[in-house]
Amino acid sequence: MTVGKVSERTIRRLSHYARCLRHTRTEGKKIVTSEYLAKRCGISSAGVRKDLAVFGEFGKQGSGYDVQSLLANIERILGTGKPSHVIVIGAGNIGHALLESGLEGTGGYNYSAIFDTDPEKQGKICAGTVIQPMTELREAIKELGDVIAVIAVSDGEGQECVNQLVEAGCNAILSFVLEPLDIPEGVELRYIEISTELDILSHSLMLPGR
Amino acid sequence: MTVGKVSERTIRRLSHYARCLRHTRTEGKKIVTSEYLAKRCGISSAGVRKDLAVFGEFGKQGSGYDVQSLLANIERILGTGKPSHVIVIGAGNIGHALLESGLEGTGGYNYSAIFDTDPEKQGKICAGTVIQPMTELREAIKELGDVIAVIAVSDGEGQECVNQLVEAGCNAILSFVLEPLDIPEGVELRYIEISTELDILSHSLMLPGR
DNA sequence: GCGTGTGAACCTCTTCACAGCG
DNA sequence: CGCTGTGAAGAGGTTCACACGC
Repeated sequence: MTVGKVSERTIRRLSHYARCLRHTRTEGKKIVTSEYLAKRCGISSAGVRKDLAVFGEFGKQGSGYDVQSLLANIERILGTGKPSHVIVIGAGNIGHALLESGLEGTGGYNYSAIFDTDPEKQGKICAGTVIQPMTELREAIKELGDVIAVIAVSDGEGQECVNQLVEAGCNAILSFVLEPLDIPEGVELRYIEISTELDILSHSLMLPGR
Repeated sequence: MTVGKVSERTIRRLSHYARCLRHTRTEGKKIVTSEYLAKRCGISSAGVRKDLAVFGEFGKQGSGYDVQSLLANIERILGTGKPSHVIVIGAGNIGHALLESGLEGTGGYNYSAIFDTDPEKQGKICAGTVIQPMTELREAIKELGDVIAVIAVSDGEGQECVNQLVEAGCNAILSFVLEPLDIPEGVELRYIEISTELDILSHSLMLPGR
């Protein structure tokens, strides 16, 4: 076990293991092997063991990993398990769909609030939640504690939106906006890039032999 | 220049360069350097040059890359530029939001059709497009040619949905469904995993010094 | 015997540094 | 002189193979 800096890839796979373990738990299975997790997550068993070994020794030699306790450990590492707040900025199509879809079975996330710059929308209800003006951001974050913000605003509004979030004390952002966004040190920003995923798929259709 | 098998990471970055170049073009800029693309895409200039060198020599030494011709080359490599058809399976929240959002400025993609298993929804209009029954899949794909399918169906319906897509001749799928999906050789499948992105952000909030 | 945890080999990707061309 | 294209060095991640504990 060597807790230095951990790669994003390892963390991403931990998320997959967690998802798999939650599903396995519902099947009543109590113990799993690294081989089992590997098959279901599409990697090698050695990879699974290496990922887990970074954080500790969670397995029992000869048998495998206890589903419940391994899941608890992974959730502790990811900071999930306990309910966590996700807020949405932008009550357009995507924002609305996210709130409607919810975050069931994800490790305790919940959409806790939604904001929009458009005064027309403010005060209206979106999926059972009142759409708040951006001026309420700071207060909401103070109340909720650590939050992850998902931004789903129009192209061109991304940077201003990020600025307000950072200003209000948010330091984890997931963006559906594709503009390159500037963030200060210490703030984490990730993108959901549907068009890039399409490009990768498109390229695969170009390959020889089709 | 060495066209062997190209890594997904390189293709993903080509997608970023293309997006950046489209934006640059609208600013009237005709020539860019690897350093310029690097800054805007958050990598090193050597990385940019290496990525491009895989496919040819697109630059002019001493000046840089011609925006229009580099973009054309990248779009040719990705198979974008010419209009391409994207179909959506599942007219729920996400499917609806995707169609409403459209795919403007992405390299020529268009949502060309939407399907749903629910007879209640079939025949209704979603963002200006008639919701079709799954039985129309084969015919639609035959008509459209190569398509990329985005699946946004309920949990538990993913595999059946994929089966029908593959059966109908689709071999590029982007899934919002998180179940592990089985696909035959030759079919490309990718996932959009919002909850995993949240997990990665959540983990970053756990790191020391916050 | 079985499956974990782990050093070592292997492979891939990134960064460096510079020759060479415009 | 400036910037590309590229071999060489370096860093990082994955696979292999096996000792060890249950």
